Amino acid sequence: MGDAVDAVMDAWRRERPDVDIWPVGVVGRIQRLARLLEVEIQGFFRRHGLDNSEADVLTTLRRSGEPYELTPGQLVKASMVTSGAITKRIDRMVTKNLVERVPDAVDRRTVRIRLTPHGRQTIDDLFALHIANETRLLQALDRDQADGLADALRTLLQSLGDTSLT
Amino acid sequence: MGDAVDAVMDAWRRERPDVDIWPVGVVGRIQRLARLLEVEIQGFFRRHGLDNSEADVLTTLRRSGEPYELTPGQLVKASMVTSGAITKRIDRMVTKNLVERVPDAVDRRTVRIRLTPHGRQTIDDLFALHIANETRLLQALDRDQADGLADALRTLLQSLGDTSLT
DNA sequence: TTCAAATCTCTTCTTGGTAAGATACCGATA
DNA sequence: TATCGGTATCTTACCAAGAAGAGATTTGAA
Repeated sequence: MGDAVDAVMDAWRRERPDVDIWPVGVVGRIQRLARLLEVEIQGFFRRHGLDNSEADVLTTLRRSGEPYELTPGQLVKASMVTSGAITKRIDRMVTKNLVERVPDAVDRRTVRIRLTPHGRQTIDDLFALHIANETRLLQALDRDQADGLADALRTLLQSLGDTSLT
Repeated sequence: MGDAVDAVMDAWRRERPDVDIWPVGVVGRIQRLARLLEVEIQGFFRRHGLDNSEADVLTTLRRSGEPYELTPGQLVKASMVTSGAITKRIDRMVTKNLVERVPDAVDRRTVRIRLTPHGRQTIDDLFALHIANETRLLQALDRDQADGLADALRTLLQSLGDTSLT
């Protein structure tokens, strides 16, 4: 028994035997997995009063280290969404007291987005649980399989130029 | 040098050495790859006058075989979006003459969504090019690596219950 | 001084989710 | 056979989020 993508590939082999559809086995699975994982992870954060977009900003700020502040531009690069989307995320998170806007002393075009104590507390409380949840989602792989998978995915990401967050 | 996810993992090891963040190496990469691939594939279809959501419906109908029609409910299951979203996709595609709504003779609750000749022509013209584009995106992997990657992803999908489109 | 580039924000548009609604089918019961 | 309640299926109305692109301000260099 295969997965949903095997069914898709079987259908294509029947309908378009002239085309070798092997890439679907990789691209289709990455897309379906991303969707399923997102739903699961979203559910996790929802149960703790956050959503994915907020968790994304909180984790990015937190792992940047003291003093837990980045510019909107840096958040854009880390998040893969547009600058307008980041502005709105920050607006929402300011009203929830998760982050604050701090004027930059040097360059008045920029703002620094800083974790509030409440934001810091929130993500620090949740982080280990979040990783445990991801571990659960990957249960089906042993450590070697996971490492091999990560290596192949890294190769792909590098080939597509995804080498830096800055 | 590594990829963007390696940078994320290094940051976490510095900030939260108490947590083993190995799952990030898999989950984070799947998410970033899905995003990058989606942008690329979207660009491909845009250049040919379609978008991803339309291509999704067209390919699903096409690979279902003669007479190239499915119910909205079947499209929902194949697409991983909600029924409301499918209704709107179909509305848009009807105005573009890509599909048509055909009443079901047996069950009047359902509608059959059928490829128009123009829709059939469109996807048949584009399919081989689309696969060639995906092949290009996976250039960095040789065939054995791609097979191994697909196997690991299948294992994950199956463990998450993604075994059927119906 | 002046002008191009950088940076963030704002406005508009598109898309999808959610939840309720409308219609049709089905099965049990009298 | 007729009807009633439950279920299935699609559509609609409203809302939230992001994309696209213009706009405002500031910087920096010729």
